[in-house]
Amino acid sequence: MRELGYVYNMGAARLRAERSHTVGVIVPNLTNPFFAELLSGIESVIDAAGMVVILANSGDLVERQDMVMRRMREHGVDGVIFCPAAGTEPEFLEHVDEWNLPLVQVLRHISETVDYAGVDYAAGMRQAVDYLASLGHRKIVFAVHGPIHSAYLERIEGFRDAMVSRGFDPDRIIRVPYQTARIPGSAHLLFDSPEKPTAVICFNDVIALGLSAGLHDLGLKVGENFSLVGFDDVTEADVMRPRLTSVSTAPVTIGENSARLLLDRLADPLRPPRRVVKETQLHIRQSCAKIAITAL
Amino acid sequence: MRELGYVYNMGAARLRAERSHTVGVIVPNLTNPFFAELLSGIESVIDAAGMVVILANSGDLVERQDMVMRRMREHGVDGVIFCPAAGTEPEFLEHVDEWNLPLVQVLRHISETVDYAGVDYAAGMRQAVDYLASLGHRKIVFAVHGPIHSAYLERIEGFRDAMVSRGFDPDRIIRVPYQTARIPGSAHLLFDSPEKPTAVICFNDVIALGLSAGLHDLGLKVGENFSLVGFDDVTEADVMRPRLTSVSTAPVTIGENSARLLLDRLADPLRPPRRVVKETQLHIRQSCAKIAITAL
DNA sequence: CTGAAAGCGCTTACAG
DNA sequence: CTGAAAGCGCTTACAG
Repeated sequence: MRELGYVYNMGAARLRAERSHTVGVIVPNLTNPFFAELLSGIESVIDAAGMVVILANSGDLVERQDMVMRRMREHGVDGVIFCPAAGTEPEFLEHVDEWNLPLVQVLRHISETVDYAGVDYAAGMRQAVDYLASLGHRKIVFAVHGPIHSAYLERIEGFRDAMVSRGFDPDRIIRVPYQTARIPGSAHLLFDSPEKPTAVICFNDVIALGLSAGLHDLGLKVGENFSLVGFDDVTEADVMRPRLTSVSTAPVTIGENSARLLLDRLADPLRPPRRVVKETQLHIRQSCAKIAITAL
Repeated sequence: MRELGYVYNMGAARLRAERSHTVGVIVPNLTNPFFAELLSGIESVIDAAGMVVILANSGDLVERQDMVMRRMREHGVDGVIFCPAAGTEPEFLEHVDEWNLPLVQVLRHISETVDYAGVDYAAGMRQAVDYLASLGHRKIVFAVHGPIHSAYLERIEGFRDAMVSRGFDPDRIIRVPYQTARIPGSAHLLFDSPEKPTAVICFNDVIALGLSAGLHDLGLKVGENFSLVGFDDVTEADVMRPRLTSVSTAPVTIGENSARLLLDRLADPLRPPRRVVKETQLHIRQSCAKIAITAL
């Protein structure tokens, strides 16, 4: 019978059984390879569970996120994995609660009482600062960009804490352009203050790639007379020269974690909320150099 | 009423009206940033049409593709945009035809009689060869990798045609590893033949990034004593040093094209099949050098 | 334990 | 032109 061209009608099944075997995934960005990897992890786990992912892009805009969320509900998704758009109010989650829609937050969080899969960004920053300190650096700047959300604030906080606890100046934070192509041209911002830094930690590897190029253009030699640490440890880190030392955040794994969290939630809607926060790992390659004692 | 928490039940509507407002998208890979951009273009057009995308990853495996296709049908998608997994038989499309499932091919094609949105890969290769020839190069190798499909063969064919028509040796084709991290270590393959090449054209920018690093490791200076052309023109091309000269393939636009093709097909199932083949564009940056006449 | 009937929430064709 | 009824393809609770 199945051989004769019969296809199960999931829509009819859904109507009756109130389950659609469908999971909504909302990301703020699809162009960034980081989210592509995240999505890859989510898709593989959801697929293995016999379900299907409905994808949407919020563009990091709360209004679009509202629209997209409504559409997901119209399609009767069993649950949603979402990376909250910057500026999402905590009240948003109360609505979701009223709707009785299982939800997990991924990468960013706006509530402690809703499942969350993410990364220990603060600890990751500490690893970067500690490593540079071990090489003798103390004038370290943090280069950031983009919208402000929990993952942003955790990184800032981690950087500041680590700097303060070592007695270094925690206020050396610069904002570089969000547009990738304009990052190299902003490298001069590193040297705008009177006390010249010897190292930079980057908010992500996109910035690291850009500043690495920008520093090269300024005649500096990364890994020799200037040090640079990336964040995310993307595939390219191993393929650039000098090889990029970077703090890995394993987006595929985070995606998998978030999908498993949702699956568990669907199996037991009453279980207490959980937070799965992955530890980062520092991948030391070639972009940092020791500072001679005399240079201090 | 809608204010009072009512949500339209798309599943019930679908059951009755035989339309799900749902489009299936099947890609062979999600980790590759190229497909992420493609997806971004598809999602934006489908979303603007009030529909939703159901995403699946075939892993470039025909068996998985079959499974995924069945699941899409179970979910009653109105149509499918798919990048055929390497090795997909043309008969596959006959099945789809029996199922009465509107379909468009993207990036790769296995049939002339089914809508297709892609890139003129052969012409892109010709642009690369012509440009290098204009700089005096004649010993040019083509570095490829990955599974074999229409987009692969068109690039090979374009390279060979362009080389032959100029009287250059068209057989200088090397296969480098598919795994990004192993590409730099394979740069020596460029010099395994007795007649040393002066330039390399890469199948995609992933290879270009890798070989650029590998050539650097071998002590060569890209853009000075060796020339390199990429393919795809990813964002990183502008952010590496030397800046990468690359043939752009605009994945977001191709995604948009494929989505529009499907929308048109849904509006008129009987319209004749169309092929939307985008022209490439050579972005000249810094990775190629002139060859002195004496060097010939 | 098996099988026929009711009903999920829409849309559409049909009667009034 | 309006409104009540039938029916899409399943699942589930219920009768036999």
